[in-house]
Amino acid sequence: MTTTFSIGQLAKRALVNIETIRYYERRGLLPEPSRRASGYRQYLPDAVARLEFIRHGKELGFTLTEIAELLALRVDPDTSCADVKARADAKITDVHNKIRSLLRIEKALTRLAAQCHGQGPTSDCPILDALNGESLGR
Amino acid sequence: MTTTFSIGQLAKRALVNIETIRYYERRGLLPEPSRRASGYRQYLPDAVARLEFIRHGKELGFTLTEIAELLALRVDPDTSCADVKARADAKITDVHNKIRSLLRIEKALTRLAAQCHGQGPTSDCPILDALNGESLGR
DNA sequence: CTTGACTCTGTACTATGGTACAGACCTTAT
DNA sequence: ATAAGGTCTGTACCATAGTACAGAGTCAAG
Repeated sequence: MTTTFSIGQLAKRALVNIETIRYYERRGLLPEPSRRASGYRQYLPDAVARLEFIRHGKELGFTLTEIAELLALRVDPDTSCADVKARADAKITDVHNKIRSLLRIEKALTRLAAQCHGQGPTSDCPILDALNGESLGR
Repeated sequence: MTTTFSIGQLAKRALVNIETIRYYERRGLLPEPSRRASGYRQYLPDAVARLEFIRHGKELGFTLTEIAELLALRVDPDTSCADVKARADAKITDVHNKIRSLLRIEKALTRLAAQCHGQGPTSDCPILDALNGESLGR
């Protein structure tokens, strides 16, 4: 006989909220589990692995939608490893652009903060002046 | 006599959506303008500057809530430039942490993508293996 | 004076990733 | 048998930054 879990037990094992599990099911990230006569969800141990897959994907910056796609790829016999790699590469570009944008912001903010002596009234504040002014972050 | 703008004219000048202007007003980022007898909003030229302030703040990574706070600081005679600087410094820390987190993600993704030859079925894919596996992004 | 463009309010909807109920039903331990 | 705790569905709500639209009223040009 195979061990099965209630949703609460699965939540504990996978360190996920119960509501999150049902949410993932609605989003199609978790397959609909079998049910007991009472209607209670009954999970097999592999559900834990599935939730970990999702968590790992999130740690890598994939959205839930993208994770769902990766899960679908994994199952589809017509897709190859190249499809997965293409998605990873796209995500790398994505992350890269976000980093560049944040670096630009960091630079502009640091420059402004350095100009501010941190004294006097707000009317003399170079940071507020800059927000009022023309060009930022160039 | 002072020049006044309709909401549509303001939107054009500030390169902002009309709906966005009304949204900012609801959020308290724009003061409620005077109205014509018909109820039409009537803006003074400084509204353009205010919208630019908001745009610059967004470019620096501030949320609308934070921008509202900066605007409030600017007006409050009891606050000093130091208050503004503190907010800028907090935002710098904030942006810094986001960058570090994204760099970690980028590194992990790049490592995975490098391991993937991009050929064969998904069952052999090292990226999917990693998503199934234990530790990521360490 | 009519027509088209503009504006008004209020509400609903978008995406993202969940969280928080209510009210009913089920399970488990004592 | 009963009480406590778990689970069910469905819906509403959180933050974020808007966008979309209906139905009514207004403005300006010809």
